[in-house]
Amino acid sequence: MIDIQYIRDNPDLVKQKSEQKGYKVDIDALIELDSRRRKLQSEIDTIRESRNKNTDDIKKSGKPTEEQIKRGVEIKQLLSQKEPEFNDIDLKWLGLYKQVPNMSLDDVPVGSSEDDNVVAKIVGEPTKFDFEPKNHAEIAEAKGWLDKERAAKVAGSRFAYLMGDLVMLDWAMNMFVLSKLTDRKFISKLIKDNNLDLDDKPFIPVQPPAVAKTEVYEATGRLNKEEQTYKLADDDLWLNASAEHVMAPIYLNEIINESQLPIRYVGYTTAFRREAGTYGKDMEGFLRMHQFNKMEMESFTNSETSYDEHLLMIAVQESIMKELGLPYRVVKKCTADIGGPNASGVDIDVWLPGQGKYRETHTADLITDYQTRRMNTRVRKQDGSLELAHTNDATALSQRPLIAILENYQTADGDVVVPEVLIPFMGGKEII
RNA sequence: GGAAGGGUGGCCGAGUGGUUGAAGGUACCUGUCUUGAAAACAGGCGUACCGGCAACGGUACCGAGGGUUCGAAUCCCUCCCCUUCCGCCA
Repeated sequence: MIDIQYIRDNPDLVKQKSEQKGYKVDIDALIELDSRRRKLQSEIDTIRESRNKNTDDIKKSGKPTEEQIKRGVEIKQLLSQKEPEFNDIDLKWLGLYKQVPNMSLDDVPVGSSEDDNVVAKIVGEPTKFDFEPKNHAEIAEAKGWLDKERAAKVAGSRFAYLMGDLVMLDWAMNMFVLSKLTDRKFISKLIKDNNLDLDDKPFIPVQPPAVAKTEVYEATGRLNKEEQTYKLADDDLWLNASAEHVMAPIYLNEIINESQLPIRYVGYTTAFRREAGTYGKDMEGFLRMHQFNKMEMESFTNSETSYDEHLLMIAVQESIMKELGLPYRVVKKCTADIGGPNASGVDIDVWLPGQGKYRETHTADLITDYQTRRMNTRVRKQDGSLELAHTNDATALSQRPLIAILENYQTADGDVVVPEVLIPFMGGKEII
């Protein structure tokens, strides 16, 4: 949620920014409800004040008089009228309030679909082959690394058995990325190279719960019941669609001392996505699955450093792509594409020779205080004051770079050359 | 799944119907002392909402929701969570 006071003070701007994101929220109705709600609240407060006065009088005299009891009963009746009225308005108010998306930063391109995203830079050249490159599905199936037919028998479409050296390679990549993120020197260098004003604390690896309760999941602003999130039918639990969704709420209802910031985690979970509305899209291989493993950076900062933290995460992503030797581009997502909780969103797209185009492998989300306002995660500043913590999340590694390696490192014989940085994590194997 | 105990301020912890928004400790902030720090001493210190330029005032909040009562942290009901033991189990 964004600050209600901000909505009161800037209704037109909030309308405009919401529309730019493709959100239809009735801001006028929200403001109308808001003022009715406040009026009722102060009425109720006044009635309660009189109740407390009455109680106070009784306290002083010791024994209540008939008169005082009568007044108490009257007050109670009055409250029993006003309170349900307030609760009703409050519920409607909150319903609308929750729909207001985060405000995009001014440097986020305004656009109405992902076609309006802006390519910020391109690094590396699309890989050239002196043979016709295959796509990752062809390579993996020929090697016996990918079996979707049997997975379909067991779990349905968009599931897969990944096997053999592909699994080894996946784990090697995870270990490679973890070894980077937990290395203070690596973080320190990125901060210096990018002129960021940040602490060089490394990321702490986390294996979080893969599920979250409804209330908690909703607070992340990421619960998408219709299209994305799986529900566990017998429990009040949802399967995470990203470790972000179970990492961001970690400090629910807590106050973090500013001296502990930044807190940087890299959470690893299996992510689950319904992918409703994508029927027939990306059906080949394992580009778009109901289930995949992902490492996600999640950090908690104060408000001053959250933007730099966003840039750090992008720098981490780029650095990993570079070391893996993958051609990629950096895309500034437009207002329509960054998502409700985001103030800014940047994608890394990798070049896939098998498709002859760039495909998204990483996202970096600057959330500011949108999630923490609802999660009530605050920071005790050095001067003793409180502010809402800021969060950033970003992909450290999904299974899509694996696809990129198969396609960019394939040989004419159908083998795959192991990228140099991964060889130590592959038991020395140079080709698979 | 069975049994027992418990959820109070940043943290620990008193408190079983009315001067308890909450003792005490600790942490934190300020001051005295000190070359500096520590220690000691003194003072300060919850959050949210509403009103006010402000000083300040009002209301709410003792896991959540409901109830009893003139009045609830305290009594009753429902739910959630945690701890311990037993059972089952990677």
